[in-house]
Amino acid sequence: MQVTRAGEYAVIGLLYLAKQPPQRMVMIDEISEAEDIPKSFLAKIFQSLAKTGFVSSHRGAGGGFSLAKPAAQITLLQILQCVEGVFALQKCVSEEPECVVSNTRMSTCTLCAVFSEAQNRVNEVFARTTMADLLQPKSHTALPVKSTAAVN
Amino acid sequence: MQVTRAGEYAVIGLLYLAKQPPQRMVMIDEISEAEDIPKSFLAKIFQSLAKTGFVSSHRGAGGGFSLAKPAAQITLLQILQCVEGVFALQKCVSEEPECVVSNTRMSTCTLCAVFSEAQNRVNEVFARTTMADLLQPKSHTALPVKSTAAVN
DNA sequence: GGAAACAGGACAAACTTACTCCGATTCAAT
DNA sequence: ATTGAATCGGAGTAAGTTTGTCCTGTTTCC
Repeated sequence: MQVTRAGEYAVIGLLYLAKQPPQRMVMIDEISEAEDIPKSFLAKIFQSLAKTGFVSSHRGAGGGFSLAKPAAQITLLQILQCVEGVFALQKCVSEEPECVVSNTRMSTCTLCAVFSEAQNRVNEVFARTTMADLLQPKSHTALPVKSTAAVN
Repeated sequence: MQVTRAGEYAVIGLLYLAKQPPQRMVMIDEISEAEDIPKSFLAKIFQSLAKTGFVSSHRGAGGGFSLAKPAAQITLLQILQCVEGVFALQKCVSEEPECVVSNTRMSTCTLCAVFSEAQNRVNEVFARTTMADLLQPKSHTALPVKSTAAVN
């Protein structure tokens, strides 16, 4: 899969929570309006986030959501995996039983190795980026790894 | 976007051509049967490949396709960009005018930087992998990180 | 009890993927 | 010049995914 709206909204929503005073309850309505995200869709996304334990939810009057763990302990990769499912560049990388390339075309499976490596690179970037990192306005997460020049 | 069937088929089709004696004309039908790829779909994909100049096509009896440049000069990135379009992990990375994250939500655009970095990592892997590399049965492209293979 | 808020499932529109189909075009052989 | 082989290229389509909406709960606070 790729990064879809759902994943993007999840990150934005969590960042909004992270910016609040600790333990403050925030309603879906508030996030939805502040960040201009469709309310019902965001609600659905937050259900997943709550189930996985990134946020805690409270019903009833005065209820809402709050971060369930420190922003520095939530990575981009975790969020995307939670919201989007297995998150693979290509089916081959994730689905074992019915991979077209590897099963019916063993000869070309060097291709799978390349996809797999590319996938690892992406995961690496997303795994080392936390919500806390994203809150820093100007910092670049690009520094910690000696970045080879951008290819384009 | 992600790597779709079309991109996969394009690579497999080009690899098939690369394995033939130089300058031999190969019909879509042959590739389609040998690699078990739907004929009409493959034909469409090869139209793109021909237009971009990876293969040369010849109509009429005795026609078909052949590689238009050495396998070592065709990278995975070029093929995927040719067949799948701009190939971005996320819309934000490719579409300037209507990026939701960056335009309407400037505050969270650190997120764009992360997507962009992840995108660069993927491109890096795909740009240094050529058709010639994929023809090697057991070699791993994972090792020679520093040696940037002939980019163009 | 009643209002406020999330929970969760059904549903739908829009978009993308993964194709197929068919007529047009081109070329070689007869 | 005709025929048959082969690509060209645009239209169409079925299935799946994304991006939502809606409605009926259920929980909680006052």
